[in-house]
Amino acid sequence: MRAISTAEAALAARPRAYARSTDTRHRLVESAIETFAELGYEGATTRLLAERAGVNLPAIQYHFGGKEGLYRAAIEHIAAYVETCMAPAADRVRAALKCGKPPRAALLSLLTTLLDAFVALVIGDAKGESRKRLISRAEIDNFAALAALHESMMRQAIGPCAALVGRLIGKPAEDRKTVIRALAILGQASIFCHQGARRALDWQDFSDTRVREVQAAVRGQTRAVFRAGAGR
Amino acid sequence: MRAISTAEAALAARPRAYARSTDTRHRLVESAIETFAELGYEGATTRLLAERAGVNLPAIQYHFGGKEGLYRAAIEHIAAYVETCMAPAADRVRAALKCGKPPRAALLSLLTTLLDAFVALVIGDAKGESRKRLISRAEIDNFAALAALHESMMRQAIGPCAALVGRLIGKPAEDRKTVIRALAILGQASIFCHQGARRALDWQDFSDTRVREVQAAVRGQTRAVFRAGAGR
DNA sequence: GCGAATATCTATCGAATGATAGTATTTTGC
DNA sequence: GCAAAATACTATCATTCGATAGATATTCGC
Repeated sequence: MRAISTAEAALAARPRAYARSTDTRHRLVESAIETFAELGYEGATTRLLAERAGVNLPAIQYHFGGKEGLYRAAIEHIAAYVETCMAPAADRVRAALKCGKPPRAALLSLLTTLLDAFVALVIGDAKGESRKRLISRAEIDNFAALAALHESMMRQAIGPCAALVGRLIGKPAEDRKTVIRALAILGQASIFCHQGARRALDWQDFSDTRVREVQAAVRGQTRAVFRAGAGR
Repeated sequence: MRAISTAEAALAARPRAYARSTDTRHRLVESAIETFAELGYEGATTRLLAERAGVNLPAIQYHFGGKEGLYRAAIEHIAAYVETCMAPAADRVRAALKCGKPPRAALLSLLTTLLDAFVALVIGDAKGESRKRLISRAEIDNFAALAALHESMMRQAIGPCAALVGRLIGKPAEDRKTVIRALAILGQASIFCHQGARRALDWQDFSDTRVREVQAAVRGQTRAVFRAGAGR
């Protein structure tokens, strides 16, 4: 959709050792996540981004090579967040599947654990409200900058989920049918980051108890899907 | 997010009887759907919108009161499309639930029919590619203009689905748990309109056979969920 | 502490955007 | 066909955007 800025190389070469500098960059990225999430890429003006971060306008140019560089940094920050949230569950899945064939109950347990983490990620805490909205945007706008985020989601959510579903239905993890069903399973959770879902529930935000309610529903339905080795 | 334009009233009062006028408006709306879907609200410039429609720049101002009016018209066009796609299935659900208590098998049949329509809508034909992308955007940007679309989705998809799920699990359609589970069921389908899902499947577009594959998977899993009156 | 490297700030540029003024053209009622 | 309403077009405005120039202040190696 957008070309990669040529300022990228210049930025990568820039030394970034000073303490004050990292603080400025951090504040800029943190507030950029919220502003981009709220207003979108075009809607978030550099002036607003600078103002909300408490820095001056040229700081964006100086530290990130421009608006797109800041956006990229924000996306990468979120990708790291995704890794943090999903890694424990995803790693456990990988470890369990690497050696031997876990029993069906163990596979289901791993899957529900993974789904719990995924639910918490996509509908999670109020602090992550902006993050998940940016993730949603990332699913639509296909900026080059979003590649990192897509990759994280793939490696930590879709991949492990497909691996488990493949074992449960007796097909390779890469099989088309396996991937489709894994996506459908994850979709149960991902729909809750949409506005429409909140409107339907009349939920303005997601408290901890609400997250747990959704987790329980998704868990229950997923267990039902794979109960008798069936689901068609 | 954005205030309602004051040009709206002036536009509503404008006479629009001439034949050529309706043609211009139609071309403008049709191409605006694609352009807004591709570039977002801010990204789609009025010049590009006019050029792609083969009209001149002030036509947007003249016919729709401005850029936002055109956006609103595009959204309403899609809302009508949603109604067209979902109404047959949704109406059948309403009719069946109005009088008496259909047997479990009938409820499941209605639900899978509704889901088939929903899958076709959100991942549907290449012609509707832009439409569904705009729907996705609508789920994130909460423009006032999107109220019409939200309402259509609620009335034709979420509402009927919740009504069926309520009957299947023996709770009121408005019950929180019912709505959560209905959303999770629909989520199985809605995830496929995201870029991440396509990337995972390595699908650039959705052919008819692919749509049917997804429909079959969603149908199968949904039947499994409600098979034994279970799912927790 | 000195001086070079690094970071911040004020002021401003050129380009692009949405909108409009004013005029020409087309369409419809009669 | 003709007048009047409705629509389309050309040229342009005021604003806002992202980016930069150039000067100043800060930081850290030594």
